[in-house]
Amino acid sequence: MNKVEIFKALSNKTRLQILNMLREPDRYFPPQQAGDSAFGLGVCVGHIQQKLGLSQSTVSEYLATLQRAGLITATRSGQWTYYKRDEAAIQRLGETIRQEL
Amino acid sequence: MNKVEIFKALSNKTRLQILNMLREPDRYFPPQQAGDSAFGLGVCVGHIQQKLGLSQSTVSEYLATLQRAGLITATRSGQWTYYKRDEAAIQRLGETIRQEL
DNA sequence: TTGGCTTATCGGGAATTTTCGATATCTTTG
DNA sequence: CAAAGATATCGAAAATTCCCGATAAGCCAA
Repeated sequence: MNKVEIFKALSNKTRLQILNMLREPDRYFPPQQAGDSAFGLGVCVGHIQQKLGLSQSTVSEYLATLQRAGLITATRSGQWTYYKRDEAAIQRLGETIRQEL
Repeated sequence: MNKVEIFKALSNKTRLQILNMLREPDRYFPPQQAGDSAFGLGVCVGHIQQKLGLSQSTVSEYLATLQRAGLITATRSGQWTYYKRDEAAIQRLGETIRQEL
């Protein structure tokens, strides 16, 4: 757990917004393709991009940043990459702040 | 609580180091002047600077950044400014991450 | 009030981040 | 295999952060 990397990832309004939207996919995103019933795998990049209104490259980069920090995970399925929160990692971060920051 | 501001303050190795040293003042710093028995008021800027080996202006700025984020508090006493952790704010941050991030 | 500390603020060069458009890569489909 | 769609990566301009030295401001002692 690289704290500086994690806090850098979190120190951007849009990236916080992504994390927040990923908490309730069915509230923020339209239903997705077949295989992935509901949002079990997460949300695909295109949906996140549409919601944010930023360029595709920027959103892809933001997701990569959050992933490198270990806050979200990526699953490739077909031509889509689905991202979802790593709840355990987020809980650990909260705990770490309370105990070791 | 401005999350982006807080995470920006935390996304720097030196500033994390300051927070960490302020957890155990008597471990990291030499005893201080009269009035402030032990480190009740916190630690003065000069001691923090010496320990870090960075310029006075940089350390002063870092402390201001942490203070603006609400993570530490400042108390002026004579010609010294003592900084100490705001433990309650740090606990709240950990809790916020676990529940609303 | 003058001089000596301690801390804060200013101005700036170097490094990093932000965000984009263009392009490359990967996957599916015809 | 070629075309099309989704995502990743590259290159770059603008904005921000990092960290410094110089200087200002606050406080105390002589």
